[in-house]
Amino acid sequence: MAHSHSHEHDLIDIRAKLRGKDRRITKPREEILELLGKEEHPVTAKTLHEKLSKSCDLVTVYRSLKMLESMHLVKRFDFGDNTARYELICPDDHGHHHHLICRECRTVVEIEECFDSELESKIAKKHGFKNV
Amino acid sequence: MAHSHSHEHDLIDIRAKLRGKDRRITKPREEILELLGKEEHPVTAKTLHEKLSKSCDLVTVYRSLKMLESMHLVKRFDFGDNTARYELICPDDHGHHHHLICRECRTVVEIEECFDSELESKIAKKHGFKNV
DNA sequence: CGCATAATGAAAAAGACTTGCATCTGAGTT
DNA sequence: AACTCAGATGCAAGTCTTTTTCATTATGCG
Repeated sequence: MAHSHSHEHDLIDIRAKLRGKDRRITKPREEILELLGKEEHPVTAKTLHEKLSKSCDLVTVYRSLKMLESMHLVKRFDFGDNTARYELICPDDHGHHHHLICRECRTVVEIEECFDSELESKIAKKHGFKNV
Repeated sequence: MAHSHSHEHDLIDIRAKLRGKDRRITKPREEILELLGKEEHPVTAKTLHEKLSKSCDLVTVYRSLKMLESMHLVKRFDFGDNTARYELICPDDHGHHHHLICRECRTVVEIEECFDSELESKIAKKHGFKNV
């Protein structure tokens, strides 16, 4: 199955990336990555911890997410409710995508359309940012 | 002076809007609006409170900002540091604009360019959102 | 296997924001 | 100008998310 194959491949990539930066592959981290891979939308540390059926401390979830974010393996979102949400970065989505969040109920809709990347580069260059 | 004139005009509008919804114009609110009007970038409640030279309680700043947001007089931003930032909504900016935030130092750059509003409408329509 | 160092858990702390409640005040009414 | 009352405020305490400290455990290289 193409999907599970690419998924495996992703995990191998992730392991390599972690090892390259002196980061260890621990059970909590594996489970977090696996769970994130199944999520449709960005999830909070708390939700993740609950789904992990408490196999590790909530603090570890926070620490792992932060670390994974710094490794650019995970992306952090703020939806306006004072709670960070995280999403796995897939190498095969074209770098990024956008969300629409309902102001009332915080429902999330993922957008396949992409803002003009030319505009993004232009803005980045103009202000001295690297376009990541 | 054109600038101060439009500023005055804004304040009159704001007063009318508040009165219309049974909201009172109090000293803390006046000061908050005045300060917000001078800010270049979105500011936190805490920063605002410090600049207010403690003329009111921090709680009042939180409550005021929340209220002003619900009245669409102020816009809330999340820059990824678990702290809400607020900006005065000016009737003369064309509805909205965007920010670039440095991931390291949280420096903010305001963008004059605007994402294609046609794309925005398209997305909104497709997902059943009203394009506000 | 052994060791250096990264990761974890538990508890406590830090920080942003909210809530309860008594008191005060804006602003419409008389 | 005084009256009235709903809305606003201050203070204290509470909630919730995230971070820090530190002692303990465990990964992964040699």
